[in-house]
Parts: sequence; C-alpha cells; structure tokens
Amino acid sequence: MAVTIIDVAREANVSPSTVSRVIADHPRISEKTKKKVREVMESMHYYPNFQARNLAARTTQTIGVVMANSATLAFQNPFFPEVIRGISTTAHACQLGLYLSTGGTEEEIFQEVVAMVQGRKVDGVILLYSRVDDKTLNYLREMQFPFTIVGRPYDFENQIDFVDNDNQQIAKDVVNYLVDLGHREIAFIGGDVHFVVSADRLEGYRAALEDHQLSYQEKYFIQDYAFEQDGKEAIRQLMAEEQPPTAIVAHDDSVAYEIIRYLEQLEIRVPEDVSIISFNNHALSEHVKPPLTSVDINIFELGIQATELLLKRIKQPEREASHQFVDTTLIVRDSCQSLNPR
Amino acid sequence: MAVTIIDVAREANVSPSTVSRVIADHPRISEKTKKKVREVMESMHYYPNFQARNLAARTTQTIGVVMANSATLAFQNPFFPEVIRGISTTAHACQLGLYLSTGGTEEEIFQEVVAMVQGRKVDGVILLYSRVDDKTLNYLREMQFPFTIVGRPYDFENQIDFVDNDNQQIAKDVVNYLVDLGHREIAFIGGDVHFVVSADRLEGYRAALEDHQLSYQEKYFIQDYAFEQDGKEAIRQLMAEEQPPTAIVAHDDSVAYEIIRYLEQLEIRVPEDVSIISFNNHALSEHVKPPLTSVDINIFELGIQATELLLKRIKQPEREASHQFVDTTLIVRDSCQSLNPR
DNA sequence: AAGTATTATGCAAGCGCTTGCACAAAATTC
DNA sequence: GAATTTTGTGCAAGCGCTTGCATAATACTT
Repeated sequence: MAVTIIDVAREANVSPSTVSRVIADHPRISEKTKKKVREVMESMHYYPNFQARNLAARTTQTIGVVMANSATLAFQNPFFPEVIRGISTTAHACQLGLYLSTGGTEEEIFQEVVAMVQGRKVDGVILLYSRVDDKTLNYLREMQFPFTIVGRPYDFENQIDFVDNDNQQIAKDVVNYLVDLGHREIAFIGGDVHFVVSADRLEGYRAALEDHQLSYQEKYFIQDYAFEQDGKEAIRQLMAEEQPPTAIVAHDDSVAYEIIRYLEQLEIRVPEDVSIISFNNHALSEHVKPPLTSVDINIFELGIQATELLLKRIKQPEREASHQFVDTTLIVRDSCQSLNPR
Repeated sequence: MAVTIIDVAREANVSPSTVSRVIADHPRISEKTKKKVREVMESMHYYPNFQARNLAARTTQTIGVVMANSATLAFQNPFFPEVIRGISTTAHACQLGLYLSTGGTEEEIFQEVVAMVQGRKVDGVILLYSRVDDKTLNYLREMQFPFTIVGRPYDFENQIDFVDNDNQQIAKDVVNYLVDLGHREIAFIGGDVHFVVSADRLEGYRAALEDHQLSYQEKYFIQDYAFEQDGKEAIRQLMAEEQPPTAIVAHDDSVAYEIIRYLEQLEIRVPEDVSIISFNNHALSEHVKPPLTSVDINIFELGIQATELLLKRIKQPEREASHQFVDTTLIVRDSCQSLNPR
C-alpha cells in the first residue's frame, strides 16, 4: 500500500511520533530532525492519510453544506452557485473541505444531516435555507452541533448563528421605492411562505403598505402555488381587477420575467402600463428586455459570512449566538416607471 | 464521548466483532443475536462512526466533485446546479457522499485533487470540465484513480471514462438548421477554446459550413476573450461587415442575450434582421424576449450518467474505458427566422 | 454413536495517525 | 560542579471500526 508514517520513521531513524510531530511542525522538534524527516518524506513520496489523521485527532476538517433539496436547485438560480462560491472561498482559505447534502426530500436530508453529525463526517454545518419549523434545524440545535444558517431562523433567533439579508427591510425599501414613484396599487407575487425569506419579504411588503396608509389587499397578493399552478391565469385575474395594480413586486427575477411574458400576452406593456420590480438580481437581468429593476442580495457575501461565522462557532463552541445582515443594493434598470407628474 | 461498538457489545454480551457484523448484516450471525444487538443499539442510541469505519474498511463512500474553478461558477449557469442535481440523485441512491472542490485556480484545484486521492478522502472523482492538457486530469490518469469527466477529454479519448453531449454534432445540427432556413452568412461567438466543449462546437460549426460549401471566415468568428473584453464593439464590427451575418450562433444563452442587447442598441432586430441560436437552454430563455431557440443539453442526465459510470469504474477498476453521449434537443422558439421564399 | 459438515461467535491484529507522559540529553543557574 | 530547567525524542495507548482465522456449538450423516 501507500507509504505511511511508520515507513518514513524507519527510513529516517526516528519514531513515528516524531514524524507525526514534524508534519504538525511541533516546536519541540529540532530543526535538524525536521529537515531530515522532511527529506525522507519527500524522497519516499509520503502523503498523509487524512482519514486516519482525522480519526485520531477527532476532527474532520470538513463542513457540511445542506441545501433545501436538490430538486429546487434549478429554480433558485443563481443562489446556489454563488453561495457555494462564497463558502468555497472561505473554506479553501482555511483548508476546509466541503461535504454536500444530496437528499431529495426533507426526511432524506434530515437523515443525511444526522449521518454527518453522528457519523463524524463534518465539523459543522451550513444550512442554505431557513424553513418554518424545520426538523433538521431543530436537531442541530438540540445536539448543540456547530451550524449556521443562510437565512433568518423562524424561532430562537437569538440562540442561533445566521447571516441573512434584512428581507423585511428590503421588501419595505422596494415598496417605498414604488410609492415614491407614485404607485399606490402594488401587487406582490410571493414565494413559498414556509421559507422564512418569503415570509419576511411578504411581511415587509405589508408593513410598508401600512406605513403609507395603503391597506394590504388579498387581491393584490398571489401565492407561490397559485402562480406555479397557472401563472398565466393568475396574472390575467390580477390585471382584470377593477383597479389593477400599477406595480408588481416579484420574489425572484425569473418569476418577474415569467410575469412579463404573460403581461405581454395580455398586451400590457412593462414598464409603460405596469411596473415590475423583483429580488435576487440574476446575471441575465442586465441583458434581457426589459432590463429589470431588482435587489441584489449579495449572495457571495452571504456565503462568505456564513462560513466565517461557522468557523468562529467551531473554534469557540460556547460563544454567544450572533448574526449578521448582509447589505443589498437596489439595481435600478428600466422596469419601473414613475407615475408622478413632471 | 459517544457510544461505540464496544459499549454496545458489552451491554449485549457479545463481542465487538459481532456487533460489527450485525451492522453489516452478515449472514453468519443468527437472527436472534441480530435482534438482540439491534435492540441494544437502539436503546443506547448507537450511531456508527464513519470515519473509523472507513479507515478500517479502506473506503470513503464519498466521491469528489471537481469544478473548473469556483470563480466561473456564476457564469456557467445553469450548468452547475443541474449537474449537481444529477450527481446527487445517483449518489444519494447509492449512499455516497459528495465532496466538493473549493479551489480558485488550476493549481489549487490540482492540489486539492491530490489531497482527495492520496489523502483518502474520496473513492473516485468527477471532473466537471474538460480542458486541453489538464494537469489534474493527467494526474488522475497516471495514478489510475477512478474518475469520469463530464466532457470529452482532449487526449486519450479511448482510455478515459466520460460522458458528454456530442458537441461537434450538435453544432453541426445548429448550423444545418440555420442553413435550412436559408442562412448562408453565419457567425459564431465562441467560448474559451481551452475547454474542449468550446473547441468541439467550433469544430462542428466549421465542419458544417464545409459540408454546405460555405467557407469558414475569420470575420464571422468572435473569440470569447474578444467578446468578454468589449462585446458591444465586437458585435458592432461584426454587423458592420460589408456582408453582415444573417444568423449568429452563440455558445451560451447568456451570451446570446447579451448579443441581442447590443444588437438592439444598434437597432438591429432579432429575429427580423438577424437570427440567433445558442446552446444550453437556460430556464429563463423560455420566458424572456425574444424567446430563444437553443439546444437543451440535458445537464441533469450528464450528471446522472457520469456518476453511474464512475460507480462502475470503482466497482471494476479493470474494466475497459467507456463513454456515453447524452442526447440533446433543439428547442425552437422565436429567435430564428427563415429566409426562404414562401 | 462417532465423524463430518455447517453455523455462530470471538480473538486479535490491524487501518494510519495523534498525543500525554516519561525520560535522556543538553543548557542554564548559582 | 551539583541542581535545575529546557529541549528533543520515544513509548504506548488510544481513535472506533473491520475482518481473516480459529474455535465452539449445533446439525447432519451413515
């Protein structure tokens, strides 16, 4: 088999423990010995076996990355690639590996996380989603296993490490932006409210309306499943209201474009007849017609921060829980129109 | 610490090896003993330590997934999420974990792969890219370590397991499609030719032109870096040719949309004035204006097949190298126009 | 009833590494 | 120059599990 620490030790006339200490650059080993051992390691092409090392040292040097479920991957473009890029960046800098969940259902994912934790596959976990009342999250919390969430936890906000955008605030900002442009009838096409991100944005939308003495109205709110089931019909109905909205907030750019397409089929123009604004600022939104006004949520940074937070927690298991909000940017393009008189 | 096999053994009045065999469902253990041991495991909340198990069994139950580099993640939407979804599906079904590369440069990635292989972190590797003359690939090949590529290898095609689309053929198909519509002046906006996928598509484009007695012309070919540097200018020049192209083939939908935007700025309409066709069929391409004619390359399936192929190789290290081409579909939408007389 | 085959379990030697402790040698102190 | 401290290395006991081989117990032959 491969050359082990013992082979090196024999060849270098030292004990295995010395070799181990040379690898760890232990200060108590003389430079002379270190040099000698390193030369032998080199010449024998020694490479440490991380499995063995980690078993002995009771660590994994790996963090688990858990996505809501692999099936939704495609829909949350570009979230996944970007957040992975952020996580990778920090993880690589700290020589940590990434272990990815693969499950397709909530239960499968839960089982996987249990395997990661109890099976000693990872030193900590990053949850890439925050769902209301999530079994996996509760498990992690009860086990007191190091983890962070990309997203605000529904419960125990002060006992859990997380990073997120301030989704309530950005939803407010978006509504405020529209109101400033003179809009009063503002519709909201939401995401799955079982995800906290969607619930928060909806809440921000409501709160902002209230701030402006505009009442929240059922007819201006389309739920995710209604839209997914028959988006075209949902939009048709929305625009057929006696007082149709003059602006629509969509929870994601891809939804926004889908809406725009249906509007077009109804011969309603964007932004001339109705304004559209959305979240997540896909890369394509810059190039596509009409260029979409969208909130850039800085996914890359979310990944970075989540990983850094996790590392702190791993190093200091007893530290206070903390969280961080990552800044967003409203990217104004051409999908919203002012109704204000010149 | 956590409960081990030894604790269970003691409690159940059997030896550790028996417990181990119960876990493995070894046929030589009586049902009675199995039942007893399982009850004890249950009541003690035993959970196997995979680290230890894998060390002893000389396996990892993990496959390494290596991306070209994390920085490009964003640009290759939706490739990464979709291929991961495919890989996950197969991996999960076989109880395999996924270990993701994190490196940002070729050299970092190479080092990571060495660590995966020599450090016994994975049982096999999936390369999510195929680059010309790739150090990592050569290493894997020379080490005879199990691996597959999503993409055609540049060299040693018959000695390496891989899955891919038949990119030369689909590029030909695309050109043929345009020619059938009456186009003769067909431009090609390529990807980085250091990646085999781009080289293959370019090759298919050239070959198809030849098949139709249309000569390949420099002026109709824009290289990736030219486009990235100043796409707008590149397109301007292209369309300012004495005989501008009537159709443009773009190597990715996102590039196609970027082109369309520049064309629009030049007051050139798609598809009325120039047709556009591209590869990869992003999810958005269905909704966005103009709906793009694009080749769906079935990324999900590429992920599935690559994983299955890798598993075969892991199980049978000595088997013949094999490869598989995954079918593609030309999704005809509204970005190409026929020049043929009615 | 003795011999053979089969089934069920245990023993013990790993897998390759880390690390607390002991201890010898060298350096420092007074 | 003896006593003390510092430095450098080795010993051996793990980490928690697997597995080839031996052996005990039981079942099957004739």
